[in-house]
This record gives sequence, C-alpha cells and structure tokens, in this order.
Amino acid sequence: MIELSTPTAFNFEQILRFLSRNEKECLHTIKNKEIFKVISFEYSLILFSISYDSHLQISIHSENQDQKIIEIVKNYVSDWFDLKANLHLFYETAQNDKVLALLCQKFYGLRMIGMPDLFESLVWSIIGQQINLNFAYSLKEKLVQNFGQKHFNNNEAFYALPTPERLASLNLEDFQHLQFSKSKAQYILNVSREFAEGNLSQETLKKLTFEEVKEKLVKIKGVGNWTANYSMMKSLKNYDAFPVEDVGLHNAVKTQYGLIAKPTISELNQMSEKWKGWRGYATFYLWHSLLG
DNA sequence: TACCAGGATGTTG
DNA sequence: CAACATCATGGT
Repeated sequence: MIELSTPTAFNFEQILRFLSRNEKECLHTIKNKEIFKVISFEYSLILFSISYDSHLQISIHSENQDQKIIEIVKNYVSDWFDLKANLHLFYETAQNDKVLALLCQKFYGLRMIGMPDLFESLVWSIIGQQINLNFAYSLKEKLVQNFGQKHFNNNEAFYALPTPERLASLNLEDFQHLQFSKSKAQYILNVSREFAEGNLSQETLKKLTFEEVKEKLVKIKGVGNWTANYSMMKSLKNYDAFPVEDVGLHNAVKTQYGLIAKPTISELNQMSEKWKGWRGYATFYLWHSLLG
C-alpha cells in the first residue's frame, strides 16, 4: 500500500461523484469507493486502485512493483487529481463572482479531474464534438473495447485507451462501423498520426507558451478552439484555458446565473473576465454543477 | 417531427 | 468577415 498525502483543500467524495458521472465510462472503474485504473508504460500495463482514508491509498495490482512503477503511478494520481494546484488562489479569484463563490463553497476541495495523457483528452474531446454525452460515451466504449489495451485481473477486464499507433493503423471504415461520422473518424486519425509520427508530444509542448501550444493544436484538422482549450485545461494544467463554445458550460451558466436564455459567446467572454487566471477551473466547477 | 447534443470545417454572400 | 450547410446518430 502506497500513501499519498493530500493538500488542505481536498475532497475525495467530489472526485468520486465526478468520476461516477456516466455508467458507460470504460477507462476507470469504481467499486466500493475504490477507483481502478489501467495505464500503459513502456509497452506494459499497470493496474492500480485508489481509495481514501485521511490519505490517498494506492494499491498496485500488477506484478511489477518496482520503485520506478510506484513513482509513475504516484505522479499519475497527483496529475489526475491535480494535487499540486493552490486552490485557495482560485477561491480568492472566485470572490469576484457571487455565483462562482457559492459553487466553490458547495464543492470545496474539488480539484480539476484531469487527463494526464494529452492523447486521451484530444481523442475524447473529438469524440464529444457536436453529440450528446451519452452517445459520446458509447462511442468511446466501442473504440476502447475494439482497439484498446486489455488487462485481466482475477478474470475481470480493465481497459486502457488504444495507443496512437493502433488508431493510426486503422482506416475510416473501421471507425464508421462503430458509428463514428466520417469527419470524426478523420479527425481522430489526424491526431493519432501526429502522435504516432512523433510530431506532437506532451514533452515538446511543455516548453511552449500558452498561445504557441494552442496554435500548434489548432493546426491539426479537427481540433478547433474548444478542443484545444479542453485539452489544455484537462491535460496541460492551463487553469485559464477557456472552452467558451462548450454547450455544457452554456447550460450550467444559464442555470446557475438564472438567465432566461443561454449566454452568447461574447457574453460568456465578458463575464469570464472575473475568473481571469482560473477560467478553466471556473468552467470545471460549472460543469460539476450539472451533476445536480 | 423538428431540434438539440461538451464543434469543426468548408462554402457563400 | 459573418452566416450557413454539413456531418451521423440518439434522445426528447
């Protein structure tokens, strides 16, 4: 058992709530408040689980439990649950906005549940373009079950996302059989090739500025402003990345602020000035409010 | 039945 | 440069 200490503002129940938001989620499993997840590392798969009892408690269920593997898993969890962010700075900013301040009070300790893997956030956000979330989850499930990496533990299957190389080896028809639209399939192929051919990696993006990263992402056909910002907030810890076109955000703002109609893009850009520096976090809290 | 879903792109006016 | 059509399918 590995222990990982948590920062002051930390709420595991909210993490569970967020991670349980859809039953079709196939890239992690939750049993008895314990979260199971498979990640791939150097061509092998690592299955681990996380529970909480005054500390985060991590168990690795794969055979290899080298110190190196332990570090990989600890870093993954730290990234996934955003343990390093100073939430108090966000809460301070939120005081400029009564509605957001109330959400911060309600969800105190909720950290942005990220996607440590940039490829995953890009694929997932492309899947989610223009379709309802339920359908998006079932598309992801088909993609993962057909082409993903499977890890068995006590006769139970756990899945990891298909590798960029695997997806890049497919053709349009493979996706269309799974009910992907032709354009969605092409977009995912484009991203997969970028990664498989080494033109794009999390490492290289680290050295670039916010605008340079966005520019590089948007250059990929199929990645627009929404997708780029989504990935930047979920995978690259750009807490100010703002997916202003997001329909879920529009709905949340309409409800939370008691508007008659959904806000326009320019209205949202205007009101988000109050969240400056933390617009991604504000978006995440507003999304969380949709869970009811 | 028409319209909307955690958009992006290409074309038109 | 803004407005529109298109994509594919599921839900309401």
